[in-house]
Amino acid sequence: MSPLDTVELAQRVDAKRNRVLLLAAAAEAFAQHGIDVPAEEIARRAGVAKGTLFRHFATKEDLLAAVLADRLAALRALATALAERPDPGLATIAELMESAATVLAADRSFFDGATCATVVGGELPREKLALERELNALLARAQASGEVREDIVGSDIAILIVAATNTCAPFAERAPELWRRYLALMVDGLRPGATTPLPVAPLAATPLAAPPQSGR
Amino acid sequence: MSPLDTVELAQRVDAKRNRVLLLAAAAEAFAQHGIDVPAEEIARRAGVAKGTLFRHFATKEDLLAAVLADRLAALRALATALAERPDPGLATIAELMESAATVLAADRSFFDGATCATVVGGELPREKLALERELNALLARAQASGEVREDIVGSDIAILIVAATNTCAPFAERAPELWRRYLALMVDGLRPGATTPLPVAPLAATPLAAPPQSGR
DNA sequence: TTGTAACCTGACCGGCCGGTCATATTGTGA
DNA sequence: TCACAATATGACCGGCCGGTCAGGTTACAA
Repeated sequence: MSPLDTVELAQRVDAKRNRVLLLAAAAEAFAQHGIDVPAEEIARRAGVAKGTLFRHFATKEDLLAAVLADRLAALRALATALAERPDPGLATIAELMESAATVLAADRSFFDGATCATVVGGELPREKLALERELNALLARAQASGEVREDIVGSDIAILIVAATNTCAPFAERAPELWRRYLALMVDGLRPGATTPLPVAPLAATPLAAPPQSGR
Repeated sequence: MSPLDTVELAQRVDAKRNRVLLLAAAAEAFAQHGIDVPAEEIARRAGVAKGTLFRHFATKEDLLAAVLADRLAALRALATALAERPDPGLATIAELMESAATVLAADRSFFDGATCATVVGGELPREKLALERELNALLARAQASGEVREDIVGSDIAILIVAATNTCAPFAERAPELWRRYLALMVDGLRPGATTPLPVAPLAATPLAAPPQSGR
């Protein structure tokens, strides 16, 4: 009914279907081969021509951003579920980190240099922010239990997960679960007591550059 | 005098000089722009033509391996110096990690995906092994002090350093020293006591594929 | 000084890849 | 059923880059 909806509705059914196919194919291809997988390979997997891909996504990076946004949404759902547990403590944080790391370790699109940090476009920035908020909420509850040091924030958790999985990615063949070793070590670093004061401020949330709606 | 030496000596002086210039230029270029810097850019910085580069290094990757081997040698010297301290403890390990991380954070050639992990060639594998041995020695002394948990080895230290610097590299502009935050957190995880048993074996040292001398 | 092999040069090759566009096809409203 | 606009297609373009090579240059031994 609203103008924005009708814009979407104007899409033909085959176009809508191809968009979905492209997203699925891209998710798979990026996960397996990293962001350098040729655009044509993605189109091939989706069963369409390269031109169709660029009709739906102006840029390969736009496509990647859309895929990453989906992935982050899934991780956010995970955080939300854990935040609803009765009494989250360090074990809950560890569980979150382990689950998230399992996802990242199986998805090369999170590896490959800056990737998620640098890529922007579409829903990605919003999704990042939403995930960070969810992590902050969960972390606050865990800290209230006294089992988690007070001087960390949600983005720290995210960075530690990425640190463990990305660093171990090159050894994935020789030791596919190596990241668990360092994740465990980092979790130990999250305990309160015998704590080195953290020397630098955490990464501040990037405010959304261009608010989607003029209101608010 | 020995045959091997004379092979080296057969090099003309200009060739020797160019090799040095190329290594220096490559070190700088890789550090600034990462491993994707064009070979021609490196040659330009060295003041030679691209053909000369490929005369000295069969492959761009060979050149990278040579540069990385030099870097690792420097890090090894650092570890050796610290291992000679009277009573190394956790503080010494932390100092090593901080110094090494400072080097890595300023050198993009360590970032960029697998890099150091995947690249082989020339002296690199030997240098890796030598560094790991040195780290093991230093770590053993630190563990004897009782300030460092017993279940870690030298390669763990190396991986943690890389984890902190590489993960923070994408944010280098916004927060150039962010890696210090996570390094501190990881050092806290190295303390004994209240320790999660590490769930996976550490990365085993890769035995040298082709021993340089047939003897031994 | 001179002959020569080592060395340097930079134009060139081939492959790859993101993105475009003229043309063919197809869904859809009338 | 028809007409048209939305969509799909894939050949093509331009740029980049690692690596090669024929020919010019230079260090060095004699």
